Amino acid sequence: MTSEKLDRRKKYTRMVLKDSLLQLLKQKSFSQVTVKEICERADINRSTFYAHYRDQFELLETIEDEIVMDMKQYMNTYNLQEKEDALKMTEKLISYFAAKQEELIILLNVSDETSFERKVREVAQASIRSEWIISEQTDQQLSSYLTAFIISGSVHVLKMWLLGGMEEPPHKMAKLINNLINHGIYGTDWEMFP
Amino acid sequence: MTSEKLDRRKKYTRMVLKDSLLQLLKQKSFSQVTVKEICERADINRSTFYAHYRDQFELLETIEDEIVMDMKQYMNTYNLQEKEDALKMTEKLISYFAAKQEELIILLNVSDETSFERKVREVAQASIRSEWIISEQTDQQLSSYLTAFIISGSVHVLKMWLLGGMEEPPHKMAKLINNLINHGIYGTDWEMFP
DNA sequence: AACTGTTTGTTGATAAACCAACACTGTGTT
DNA sequence: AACACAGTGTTGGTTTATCAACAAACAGTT
Repeated sequence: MTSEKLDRRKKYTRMVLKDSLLQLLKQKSFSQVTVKEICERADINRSTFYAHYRDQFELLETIEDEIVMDMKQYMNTYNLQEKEDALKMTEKLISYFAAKQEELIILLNVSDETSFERKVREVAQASIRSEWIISEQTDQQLSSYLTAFIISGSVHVLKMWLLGGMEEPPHKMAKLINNLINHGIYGTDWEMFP
Repeated sequence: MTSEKLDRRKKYTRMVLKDSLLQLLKQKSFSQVTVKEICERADINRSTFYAHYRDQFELLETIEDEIVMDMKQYMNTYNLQEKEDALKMTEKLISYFAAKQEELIILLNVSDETSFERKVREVAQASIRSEWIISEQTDQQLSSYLTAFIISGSVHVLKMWLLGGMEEPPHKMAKLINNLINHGIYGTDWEMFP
């Protein structure tokens, strides 16, 4: 049996365990899901579960890894076959996500945001909404994406900075974030950040 | 393991083989369906098929038997639990059929009607339609059922008579069929048929 | 602390499915 | 008639899943 050809039974077992976990995650958070439940829903013996996975964390990780590997392979294949610019590539990738919507929604909802992080995000969002004057002609949904982009980007950059020990001084970080917000990558004068 | 508790793998194998056969029967006649195809669609090894069934005929027969057994059990259970008259029982049975519509349509379509039989039916149907004056108030669909009932009944009775060696003389058969059409079972004077 | 119920993780014997291979049959083509 | 191809039915060794059972851990209740 070649390494590419997985035994049908294994293939089936893994598929139904994965699907069952995803279905359960629609109804409850990951921390509430038990191995017993997954197996009942999959109609698979518990000892079989343990033959494949150490625990439900490993099953989840496997599912996530599949997505990541799909993405990698997808991007690699795409790069090699067609010489398109970055915009088209982004479109294709988004289409791929769209195709995987049901699964991704579930997976992206698993890792719970810290309640503090959510608060930060909410405060920032309220502040932006109250202070920015948005053109009446700007599409509502688009402005929602815009603010989400800015806030998520900022929060994440701040998180990295905090977790990295705050090596850069605050004013430097402020400059960086502000420029990215206003001008994006190409509009930022990187000479400002030697 | 009690006789009631079927091994999960067996249960699964039989289910997917059954489903696969039914799906294939949606697309082609039974005579065109191969064991190889059923197994490919079910993603089950061919030797496994043969471990369960002698051939595709036995698989089909098994599916039909399940329906029949369901019907029997259904009717038995119903009879024991509630003392309703025949009309309500018929209603319940029809509801059961309705619930099994997808499967029954496929199964009832399997045994191909002979082309001759179809011709007979079509000729009779045309004749009835052209000669009978149906009240304008009669529901269209109901009159279709009526003619189908009469024709199917007649054709089947004739078939039995022919296959049985035509023991009864033609005029006797004509009388029987005619009376059944016009008066049904209770309206027929059975003294006419000693 | 003791108790109860549920879930976990593991075990070994058994059952079922898989896999590749083989010889044979039937069909269509040359 | 010979050939090629697809499908059939079978085989034996291997792999995987099942099953019931067990001891331990965990969570909630008293």
